[in-house]
Amino acid sequence: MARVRHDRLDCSPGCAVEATLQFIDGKWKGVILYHLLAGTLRFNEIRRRLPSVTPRMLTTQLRELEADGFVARKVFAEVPPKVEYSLTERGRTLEPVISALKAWGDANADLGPMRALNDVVAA
Amino acid sequence: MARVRHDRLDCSPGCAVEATLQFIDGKWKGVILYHLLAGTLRFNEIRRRLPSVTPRMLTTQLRELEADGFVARKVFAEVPPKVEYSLTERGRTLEPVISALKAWGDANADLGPMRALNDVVAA
DNA sequence: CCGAATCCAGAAGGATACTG
DNA sequence: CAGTATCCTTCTGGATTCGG
Repeated sequence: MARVRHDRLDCSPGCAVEATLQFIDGKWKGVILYHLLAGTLRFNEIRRRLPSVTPRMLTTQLRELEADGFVARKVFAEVPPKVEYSLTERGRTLEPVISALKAWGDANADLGPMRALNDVVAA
Repeated sequence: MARVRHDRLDCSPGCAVEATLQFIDGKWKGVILYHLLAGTLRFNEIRRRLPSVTPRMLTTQLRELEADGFVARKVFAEVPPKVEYSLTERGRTLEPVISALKAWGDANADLGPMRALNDVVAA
């Protein structure tokens, strides 16, 4: 998790806002949750959706999401190994939050895809 | 801003989620935005609502919010000095996001107010 | 009253290489 | 395939002090 985990009870009532942020903060948490909303994914399937994430970072982020009870990790005793990640009940309660974040990002695409498009056009 | 500002165009389409998070991330941004949704506030009025924020941090967070176009800063040429902070048009577009964060935090009050209440009861 | 300036510890995040 | 292990860089955020 970003910063120190769950140690801020000193704000109120806006505290709830920060409390929620504590969970989805972390460089890749938001995107991971977003992709898992679409369904169960394996480790490398998530990796493919996050082009520049390192295995180390992906592991830590997933472990934190697991520790917070948002993500379930299922290991299959097979060769080659297989691990599936999916949202828990609790994880799914974040859907409105992720949706709101996604919606705003799309509506205010003053960076990202739009910028990239302009660059291409300008080139 | 938290982390490196606005330099991640390498995820998609979940990118929008992270893009939004970039703006509201930062230790106090969420709460500040939340309180400003209720109306214009002066520097020390915000401070009073964030018991443990240092002036330095409050300043930097406000400056970033200002740079991102969410907050307007109005200086009055008076003695003693007076500075008012309010949301811009753009800042108000974040309302659904903040509301979603607040709603989840309230509904999942497994930390914060609820914990405090339990402690009191148990004592 | 509203900051700015300086200094600093610690955490988050990245590169790279290796393993059951 | 799904991670570990190690090392290292960066940046946030806090303490403190001073100024208009």
